[in-house]
Amino acid sequence: MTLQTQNVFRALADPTRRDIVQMLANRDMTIAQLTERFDMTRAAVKKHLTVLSDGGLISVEIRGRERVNRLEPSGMAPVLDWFSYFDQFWDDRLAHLKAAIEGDEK
Amino acid sequence: MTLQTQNVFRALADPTRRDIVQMLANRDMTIAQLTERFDMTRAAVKKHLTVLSDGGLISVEIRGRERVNRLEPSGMAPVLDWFSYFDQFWDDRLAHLKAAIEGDEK
DNA sequence: TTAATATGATACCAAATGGTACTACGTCAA
DNA sequence: TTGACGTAGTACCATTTGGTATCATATTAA
Repeated sequence: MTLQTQNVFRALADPTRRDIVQMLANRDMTIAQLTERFDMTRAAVKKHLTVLSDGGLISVEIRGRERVNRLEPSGMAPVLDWFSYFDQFWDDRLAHLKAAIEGDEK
Repeated sequence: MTLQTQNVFRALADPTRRDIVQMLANRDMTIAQLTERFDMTRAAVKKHLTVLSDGGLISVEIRGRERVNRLEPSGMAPVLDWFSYFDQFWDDRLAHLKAAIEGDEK
């Protein structure tokens, strides 16, 4: 397992961070704008953004004194890759079910 | 966000638990069998199994004095549902996984 | 220049987390 | 019946985590 995979799973484990990800899916936002939406201090939001950045889920564009946070959906790839491990498992289960049904028809 | 969604994300946030999930994808296993594969005590593995159970990712079949842990792939549905929010950002990889897992539900 | 704005960074705290050790209890086999 | 086996449960510990408060720095506007 790569460190990056762990960082992404960890980043998505917190409900506040998942909310941030969904908000950034709609539009880029600064820390101050994000903080308006939550009942916590800007420092707390900043910490969450750091974890999301470590997970490669967001990037930051410096615009004057503002830092615009942008979603990087490609950062979610490690999670989807991990889930793809179960493709064969699910296919096998479905194949067994199919075989059982067909065997029952005879 | 549902409590169940949080429980699944939390369950998958730990690398040991993700390893357990992958092992159980290959075959059902008891706690003792799982513990052989890790460098930690049975009590620690048991705690991880409790978290996985809370997330609906495994079920337990009592067989005599043994407890056989079985993967419940349908428990991953909340995660795939959450990811489907980002359809606009990526291709149909997710749709494929989601169709497979939902087909596995009873 | 000066003051307000937007953010970064650090120290600190309570609670959650991942782990161990130890004990207890039901089940199987001799 | 007795003892080994497989597991559950609890107390306890160190570290991580999510949060606040506070101060520092850079940029914009008057």
